Amino acid sequence: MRDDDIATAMRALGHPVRLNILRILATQQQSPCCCSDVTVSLPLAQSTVSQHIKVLLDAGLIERKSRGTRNCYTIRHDRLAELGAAYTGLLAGLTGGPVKELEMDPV
Amino acid sequence: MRDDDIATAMRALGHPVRLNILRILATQQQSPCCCSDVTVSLPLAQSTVSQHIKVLLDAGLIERKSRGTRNCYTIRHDRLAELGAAYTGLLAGLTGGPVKELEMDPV
DNA sequence: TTCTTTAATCGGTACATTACGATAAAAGAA
DNA sequence: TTCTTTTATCGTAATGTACCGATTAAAGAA
Repeated sequence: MRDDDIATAMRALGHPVRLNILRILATQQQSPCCCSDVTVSLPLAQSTVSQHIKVLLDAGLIERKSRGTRNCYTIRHDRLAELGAAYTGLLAGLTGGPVKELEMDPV
Repeated sequence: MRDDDIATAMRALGHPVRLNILRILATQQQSPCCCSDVTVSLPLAQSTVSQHIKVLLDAGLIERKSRGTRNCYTIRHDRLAELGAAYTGLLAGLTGGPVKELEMDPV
């Protein structure tokens, strides 16, 4: 996972509403969960929720499946696990100490 | 760890430059590492680096120690580990399914 | 004291994010 | 066909972020 991808995913998780959206998607895992299902659980406008969903989508943390007239979203556990592994790797590099080969991604 | 704190920490890690700053701090763990030490390793102005450091500081991911005329920064591994635990807890809640009862530790 | 070093902060610019209501497009029902 | 539902997107305003150069304040050296 490149630094840019880690940063993008971290930023996607860097808003309380989006953490809650993930939790809402998780609770309705049996039945397909669409944007309106998420919206009724949050004190936000539909357009705002849709925007937050897009951030999670662009970060690759959730997946969209068109089902009839609605779009259903599911959590991408594989990507969340990947991010966890990347974070663990980051920590390992930081605790390592003396010499750590750091390759700077082009900023 | 509250959602707001998780989000703040995630956002602090949500920029490639700040990931590199953590790595730079880690490589110079023996000798105290100050702002100028970080700046020479990055293609950014001192004021910009200072700003990024402040974000990490406000998120509680690094610590400042005034040493003479310079401010030395060290990684707060405890807080990084806390964030990792919070992330693990988040994942557990998401994979759980219907209703997730979080935290059950009798203190 | 004055001079230098270090780093936070200020002022400014450009762009991104978050929120909203309103609109448009797509799919199913009538 | 028309009507409804659903949701992405548009337009907009307020706020936040990222970067810079310039300035200020603090500490040490001369």
